[in-house]
Amino acid sequence: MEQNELRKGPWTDQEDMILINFVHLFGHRRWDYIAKVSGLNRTGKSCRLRWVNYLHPGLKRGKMTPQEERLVLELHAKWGNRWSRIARKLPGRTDNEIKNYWRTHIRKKAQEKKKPMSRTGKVSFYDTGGPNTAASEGEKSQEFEDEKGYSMDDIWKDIDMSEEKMIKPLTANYCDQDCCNIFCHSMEKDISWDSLWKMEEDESKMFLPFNQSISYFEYGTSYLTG
DNA sequence: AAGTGTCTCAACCGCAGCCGC
DNA sequence: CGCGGCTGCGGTTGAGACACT
Repeated sequence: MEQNELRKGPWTDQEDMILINFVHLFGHRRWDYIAKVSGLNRTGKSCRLRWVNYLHPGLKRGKMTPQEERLVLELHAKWGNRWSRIARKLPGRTDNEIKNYWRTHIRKKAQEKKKPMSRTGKVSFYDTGGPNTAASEGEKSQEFEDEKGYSMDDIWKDIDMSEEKMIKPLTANYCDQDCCNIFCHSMEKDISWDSLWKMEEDESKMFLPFNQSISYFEYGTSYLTG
């Protein structure tokens, strides 16, 4: 009877399914409520994190593209460790993902880059927390453009194009990966996420009994289990 | 093949800001 | 206006995967 004991650690497939279902019903802004009514014994924070970083259907998976990497570099130079803000400029990427990416890939590059720089006494902005401590922004941007021959205009063009490509066939892309059948089905039927979130308004009417929720999700289990 | 080191990424924690009462 | 609850953000951790010896 330890029902009140909060669960921690990795999420199970079943928990994922339950969470998706409840987010579907109540929207993605009422985490505490979802945590309570879902019976997951997780905190609202935990539910939100799981959704945002893993279950959200718009998420891209896999390696960062060179364009994304450049954008991360440029935005980090501009904003510092404002990961969520940076993430908003990279559709399908989460703040957590970018944060991790920065720590691993970029830091690694920084170390490599640092070696020759240490001889010149120049400080790499990779090592900084961003604009406050880094070299002047102009210098950094110039550094990128000189080094890569790739301007921010080019980057934004790429992003615009990739967004166009990405957003429209998103369902297809997403379905190619081990993705959520349910949401793909929803999207195929032109149900946008905005409209799903608006379902919140009718939440009280739409509350499904738990058993019904599960059976609904048996339909789309494969994407979660792989 | 086994042991060890390194890397990756999901998840947790603490804090700050926002909002309703 | 102050308080309490909730959400979101950034930093950190740790388990599992992978690479190397």
